[in-house]
Parts: sequence; C-alpha cells; structure tokens
Amino acid sequence: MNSQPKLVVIIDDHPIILKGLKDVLLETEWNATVKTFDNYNDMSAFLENNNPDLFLIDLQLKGKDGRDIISEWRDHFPKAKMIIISSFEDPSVILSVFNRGANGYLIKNLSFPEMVEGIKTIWRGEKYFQEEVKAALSQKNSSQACYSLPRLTSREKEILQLIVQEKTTKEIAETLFLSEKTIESHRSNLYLKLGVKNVVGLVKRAIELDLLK
Amino acid sequence: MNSQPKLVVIIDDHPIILKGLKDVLLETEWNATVKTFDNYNDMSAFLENNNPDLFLIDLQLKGKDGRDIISEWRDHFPKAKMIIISSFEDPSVILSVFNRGANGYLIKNLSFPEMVEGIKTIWRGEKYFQEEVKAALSQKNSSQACYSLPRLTSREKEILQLIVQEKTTKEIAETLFLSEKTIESHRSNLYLKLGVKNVVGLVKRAIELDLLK
DNA sequence: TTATTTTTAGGGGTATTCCCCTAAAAATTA
DNA sequence: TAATTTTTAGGGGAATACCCCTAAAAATAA
Repeated sequence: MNSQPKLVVIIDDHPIILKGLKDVLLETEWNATVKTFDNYNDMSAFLENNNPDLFLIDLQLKGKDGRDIISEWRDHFPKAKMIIISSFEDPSVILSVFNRGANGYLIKNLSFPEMVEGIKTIWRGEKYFQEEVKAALSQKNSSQACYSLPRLTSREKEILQLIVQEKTTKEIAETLFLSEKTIESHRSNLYLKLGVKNVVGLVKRAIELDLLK
Repeated sequence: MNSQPKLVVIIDDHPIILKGLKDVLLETEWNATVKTFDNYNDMSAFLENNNPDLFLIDLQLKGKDGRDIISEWRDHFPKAKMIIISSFEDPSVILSVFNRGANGYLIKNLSFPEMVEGIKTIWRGEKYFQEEVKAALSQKNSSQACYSLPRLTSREKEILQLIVQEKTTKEIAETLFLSEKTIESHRSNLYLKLGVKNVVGLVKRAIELDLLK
C-alpha cells in the first residue's frame, strides 16, 4: 500500500459539504487528485475508466443509498478504502455500513483536524472509531428498538409517498393498477421496516427520515 | 435597512457546513463580521449582548430544533433576517419554518452562487424560493387557502397531540377518562377545522402548525 | 342573565386499517 | 443455473377509523 492515495473520489449532493470535504483533504497535505460528484450517474461513469484508491461517500444521496454504492463497487476496487460520511449516529445504521464492506464511518460533527486524522488513519488500514461510533457498536449487542435507516424498495417508496398524500389503500391500488391486497402487503412491510405502529407513525417517520423524495 | 449586514450569526453542529457557510458569505463580498456557533448555549449567551442582523440557522441541531431558535429570538431582533438551512424538502416542514417567522428557507443542495444569491435576496427583504420550496408551498397553498386559519380549542390540541403519538381513539379515551365517542367527535372536528381527509393529513398539518410539542 | 362556545356522549352504520396466514410470478443477484 | 429478493395477490377476521345524525351538560363571553 502506498503512503498516499493517488485518486480520491468524493460524492455528496450538497455542494457545501462537497467543498468542505475537499478542504479537509487539502489539510492532509496529500498530492492526490480529488474528483467530486454530486450525483451517482456521473460517478458511475467515471469509475468505469478510473481506479480511485479512496472514496468518501455520503450516506444519504437523493435517490441513492451510499451503502449501495459500496456494495456495487467494493469488488471492483478491493484495495480501495471506502469511508461513509454521515450525520446519523444510529447503531443499526453504523453497523449496516460496516457490513457492506466500508472501511470507516465518520460523522459530520467531527472537527477538521479530527476528520483529517480519521481519514489518514483509515487510509493506513487502521480502525478509526469516534466516540459515537464506538458507543454505537458496543451498544449494538443488546437488541433494542432503535430505528434503523431502512432500505426501502422503489415500490415501497412509491406507495409510501402516496400514503402520505392522504390516499387510501383503494385509491393507491387504482392509481397503480394493483390489487388492494398488494398495497396492504406493502403497507405491512413499511410498518415493519420503519418500526412503527400505524399510519400515523409512518407519516412521522417518513418526514423525519426524509424518505419522501 | 442597510445595504449590508453588520453582524452575521451562523449556527450548525457540523464543522464542515459551518465552514462552508462561512465561505459562502465570503463570496457575498460583504464586510460583515461573521460569528459561528456549533451549539445553542454559546449562541444564546452571545445574543444577550449582541445584535446580529442576519441569522443562518441549521434546522437539525442536536438537542435543539432550529425553528425553536427562531421562535425564541424573533421578537428580540424584529429587523433581523433569519434563514433556515436544511436538507429537508418536505412541505410540512418548510411551511412550519415560515410559520415561525423565518425570512427564508434554503436547502443544502444549492450551489455556492445560488446560495449567495439566496442569502442576498433575502437580505434585501425579497422572497427567495428555490424550486423545491416553491413546489412545496404552492402545493400547500392551493389545498389550504380554502380553509381559514384554524383555532383549535385546548381539548382539541390535547387530543391532536395524543393522536400524533400514535395513540388510538380507545387509548386516548382511557388516558383522558372520556368516552370513545367523545374522542371521535373531537377527531371529526379536527378533520373539519384543519381541512384534511384523514389522520394522515392530520399528522402533516400538526407538523406544519408545530403542534407536536 | 342570556347567548355562545366548548365539551361531553350517544345511536347506527360504512369504510378502512391492520393483522394473521400463504404463495406464486417476476426480477435480481450470486 | 441456482438462490434470493421483490412484487404480486389472495382468504379471513378483528380492530379502528370515519361519517351521518342528535343533544345535553358545562364553561365562557356578551
């Protein structure tokens, strides 16, 4: 492993954070080329002909879960380090990220020096767990009802949006040309995945997790 | 109103965004003093002895809702412009922000030039609605304009809050030692007053009206 | 006091949600 | 190809929500 990364890729749909992360990398005093993307399609096209050795990936891209990006490219770049940048401190989320093959998880509340240290440490192949992550991982043993950032299927998202538009099961079925029973199945799965009791919880969780995109 | 703000306050618990917003302000070529905070206590202390004329407030501070900051200081600084910076695009959330007296709502997916333009526009006292915000508001106004501002009775508010806590009619009746029929009556009145179709609309409207606390 | 609003509660019924269960196409992934 | 996930859809039933209606105490305002 080289002492410095040659090509770093950053993906985040918030320009402010994109620039912030670029600034963080400047402070590492690396000579790496830094390529930034605000959407997955552009990044995907770029990766076809390039071999980054370090990835900084936002967890919540619009229309794309950062974890899926890891899953899709982990095998193409087995030696690359992949770091998820997130604002979530939820144990289930953090664990799911590492289960996908991420090399690190950095929460956005880190200061610049901490962020630099974290990235450098992970680049060296060592572990870097900030307090929140450490706590989350050790706490994970006890099975708790902490809600995870659920990975909804596209159909589930579609139906969730219609539910939040005050549409009834019947109306949704008519809209999508499906059986009411199908909609009911998806409803049940949504309740299960989001860990809520009824449609009231569904609406609240959908809004608070920003799932309505 | 001066052509330039003299003292700008930014509050966000993510250092990256804090720096990003500061960089955005640099591009405005204002001579304003910029004061940044990563927690509410420090900011609160600062505000006791200072008079900022422009606020950039993150919606999701840990332990503090950005909207509450507006509510608490709006009257102290009636002439100041208060802008919420958020990643949420949900209509209910956006509306609730303006209901608290915010002068603007900027989503973090804005590019730097757009962010600069937005801040400058709002500073001038004009409206700046990016597409997502415009869509959210127009979607709301059309369905809401028909109904006058609802003034809920205390009992109705109480029941509304319990409904939003995912409680059923039966549970609410038991909690308040009332008949289920009474709760049903209040439910019906709530739907009528708020102009919604069912409990889904009720939850959304409750969020807009900040009745969840 | 009188008028108004709020709060309470009922009857009776329909609509919808929510839960258990199974299961087979269809699409994706390995 | 084989395994897995997603999407589809059903049966049956219990619980809850929702809608029409009326109406009497109770609190509040005029």
